[in-house]
Amino acid sequence: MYKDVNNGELRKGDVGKSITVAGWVSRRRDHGNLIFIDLRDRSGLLQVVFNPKISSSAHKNAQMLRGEWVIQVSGDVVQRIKGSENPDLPTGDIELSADKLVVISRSKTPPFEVDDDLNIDDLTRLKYRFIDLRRPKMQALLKLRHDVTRTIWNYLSNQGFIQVETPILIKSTPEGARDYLVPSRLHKGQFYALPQSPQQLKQMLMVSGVERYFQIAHCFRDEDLRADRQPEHTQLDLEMSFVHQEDVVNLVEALFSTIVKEVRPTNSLSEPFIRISYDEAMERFGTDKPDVRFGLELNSITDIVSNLGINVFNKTLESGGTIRSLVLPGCGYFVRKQTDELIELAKSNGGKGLVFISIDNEINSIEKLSYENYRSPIKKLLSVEAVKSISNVTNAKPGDLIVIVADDYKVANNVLSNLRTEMGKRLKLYDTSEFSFVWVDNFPLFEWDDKESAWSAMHHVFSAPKQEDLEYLETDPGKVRAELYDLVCNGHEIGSGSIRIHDRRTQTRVFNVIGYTKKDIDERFRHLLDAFDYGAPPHGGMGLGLDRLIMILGGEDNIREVIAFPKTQAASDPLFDAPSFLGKSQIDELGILFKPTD
RNA sequence: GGCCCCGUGGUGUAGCGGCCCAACACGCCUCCCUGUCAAGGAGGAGAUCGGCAGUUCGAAUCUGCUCGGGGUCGCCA
Repeated sequence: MYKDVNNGELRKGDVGKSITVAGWVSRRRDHGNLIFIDLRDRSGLLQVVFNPKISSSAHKNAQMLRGEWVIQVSGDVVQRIKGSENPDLPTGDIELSADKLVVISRSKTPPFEVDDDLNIDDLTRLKYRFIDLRRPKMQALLKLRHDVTRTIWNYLSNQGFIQVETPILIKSTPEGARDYLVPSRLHKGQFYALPQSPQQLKQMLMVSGVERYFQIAHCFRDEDLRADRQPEHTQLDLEMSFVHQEDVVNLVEALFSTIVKEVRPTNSLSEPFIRISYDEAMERFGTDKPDVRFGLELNSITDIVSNLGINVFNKTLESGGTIRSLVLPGCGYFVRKQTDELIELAKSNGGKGLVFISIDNEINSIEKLSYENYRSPIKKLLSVEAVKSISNVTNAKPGDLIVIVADDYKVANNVLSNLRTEMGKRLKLYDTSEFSFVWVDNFPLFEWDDKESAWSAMHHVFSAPKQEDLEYLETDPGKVRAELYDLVCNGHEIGSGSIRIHDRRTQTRVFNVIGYTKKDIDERFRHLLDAFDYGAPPHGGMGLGLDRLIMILGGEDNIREVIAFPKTQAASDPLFDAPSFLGKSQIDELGILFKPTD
């Protein structure tokens, strides 16, 4: 070993020891005859002092040291001179009095300093990711990620799960996201696909009798990126045989509680996890991934406003829409500019607009409301009684702003839930150190796709319909609920799972609803259906987004922060410069011909 | 594919029609300095303002296109 102790681990008790350490020069403070170096390794910083009285050659060599040089230093651990201790450093009571210095490797001046809280452009960070990752914060996130996966391995192993690796080169299936494709050399004109998830493979493993499977699996999707979406992400994939929904949910809940307690013992965790149905989530929060750390619940006020003779509302109702509202506490003072901003937000989420009622705080209760106490663009049409009843249903108080959306249920929910999330953040309505997990279940199996004019699977095609809804499969698909459950944390969907179909007949019926022909089914899913014919156990499981989980646990708001080598928004890698053009021979070998681009 | 924001020495920012062949901080280089820890002091180098085209007597500044980065809708679980 080049070092016999880690820098950050040295303490007062080590005084008197003669040691050798190694690491990167973090800072140098050259006082002429006395040179201080902050030596960094993964464990932390250690101050090294070069004193010509201790070693004139070491001191002489230390004069040329620069940032990020890799060095090896030997010397004695000594107590710092009284008054010069550094309480900000764990090693601040001691220092290394150097008597030997070896320069292992020099460094160019780095493009940016290795320091947290430095606001560097993402592109530069990614180009020099190997330096970026030296920052203590990034090291801590790498460690956090390791701790989470280790906890998963330990916990699931103890629960009888075994880890099985599944192939990365598999078959393309057209449903779901766009596949990343790999051309085959041996089968010209044919392609492999990278897995969007090991879904079908793990179901096969259940048929194989593995009973309890898990994998930290890489998943690939060739779709546009977002702050919480990378083309390549990691999921904790797990599957269990002979289980019902409760069994999977309970196991995953226990696992996630363990993870949080293990890696974030001081943060607050609400237990047991809240469980609500899809319908309730939509009704109360307008989304299937509610952040329940704060209130601001939505209300339908259709009944109250339906007979006020207000044109926008009536039109919406005639076309089957609904009137929903959200109360922003203490925002009754909002001026035109602020409400306009809310309208912009609504429009960017597909809404046509918003109606506001601002209640002033001249009164101490809604009961005392009179015509002077509220403002609204539709004030002429709103009687005191109407505002009172709206306030009562929505629980609005004096000083509040009532936001109303008239649209179809889906759009109204989308608009208000995004408004809710945004305002929850702005009004600081929640504790950022809290982890609030929610189970959402009772999802519909299908949703109607307007563009395709067809039913499509809400989650994926393998989720089992609820036993009691099987009879509606052909007659009223929209009514069929699935054995489907999502895990949500702080408003992020971090996992989703289901009890799967395990027989050919039901699976075929579901395929038929989505409009797959016999030929489609045969080409895409024969392997799975064939497997079901040879004794398939009932099974179910989940896929859980590891990157998102670690992002939340790490208090980050971008998934790139918790991935060692992430891609840019255009799915490129500035460090390796991928993707890249290929040489002619490589392409010829694959039998690929390029269309000229226009 | 749509919308929004950003691009100025190595890094982060200022400048937003002439005062700018561009300012500040950090970093970098040279010298001084024995208790600093964002060390200090003195001096110095370094950007034709992402690229192209245009408007103008004059462009970092205005316009168009383009490239790159970020956010978001669509898309995606």
